[in-house]
Amino acid sequence: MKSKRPRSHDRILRLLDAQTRALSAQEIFVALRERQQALGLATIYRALDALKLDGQLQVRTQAGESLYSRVTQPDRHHLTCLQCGRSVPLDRCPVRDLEQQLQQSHQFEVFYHTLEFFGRCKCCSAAASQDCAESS
Amino acid sequence: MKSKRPRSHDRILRLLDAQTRALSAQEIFVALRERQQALGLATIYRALDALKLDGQLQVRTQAGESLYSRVTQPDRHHLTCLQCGRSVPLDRCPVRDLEQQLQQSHQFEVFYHTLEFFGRCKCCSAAASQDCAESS
DNA sequence: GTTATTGCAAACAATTTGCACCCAC
DNA sequence: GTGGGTGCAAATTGTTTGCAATAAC
Repeated sequence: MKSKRPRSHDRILRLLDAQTRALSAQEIFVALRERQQALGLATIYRALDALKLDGQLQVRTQAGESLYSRVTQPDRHHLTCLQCGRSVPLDRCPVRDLEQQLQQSHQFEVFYHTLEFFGRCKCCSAAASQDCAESS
Repeated sequence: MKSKRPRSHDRILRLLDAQTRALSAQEIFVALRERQQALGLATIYRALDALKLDGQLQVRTQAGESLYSRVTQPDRHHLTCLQCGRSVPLDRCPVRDLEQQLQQSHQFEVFYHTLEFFGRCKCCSAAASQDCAESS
């Protein structure tokens, strides 16, 4: 048996598998088109929604748009500067243990979690942010 | 000296201070109008943005809209069901300590953090979600 | 042939922006 | 009167929906 899922699901999952960072729906749209696997935006949103419901994708919201990544490649946690918007990924996840407990205590099947710290980076704290207001 | 900040900031901060949960911009709009302190939506968004940058408000994104609350009343963390959308607040914050370390190690001034767990609640896991697809 | 999937375009909703007005200093 | 703060309406942007065309079985 090959795949039972719709073509859109396959294309998106394969694309995200090859990714090291989370992508927005629009980025997925462009990336698929470049791969000669173009899908309509509506289809992409529908597929993302289904895959998310299915626990296969995780979502993080940044600057008004949703970023999707595979649950098998847990998105790292970030320190996000409210001023310049730059975000630094962390390497260690401090809540993996807690996640276990929660599954028990709340009888809640945890697919993934998000953890993000917001504040001001060294650069923005020091200066008035001039020299750091651009990069992502 | 009374207040140096614009009227909008005061009204919004006072409103949020009296709140036990995070509000969306639209909810703030309605609530202020009921208090005879109406502000235009644009003004509200501008004020929220400034207060956020200032580290006085924290933001959590849920179902496509931003929810704002005061940093002095830390928003609790949640277990959010991807299927029915219902979210259960947790009582304990497991990363307060980590936050301290990060401030040191990354020289990053942390204003607040968000932590959220996504998955499927008992109800939705059991049934096909019929009897639980409504409440928030 | 019937059903699920897709694309397009229109609809939506949250948020942002342009600009004129207004109020405080 | 000058400048920040505000409101309104228009514009933008991410996302969703209706529906007809298409592909899968």
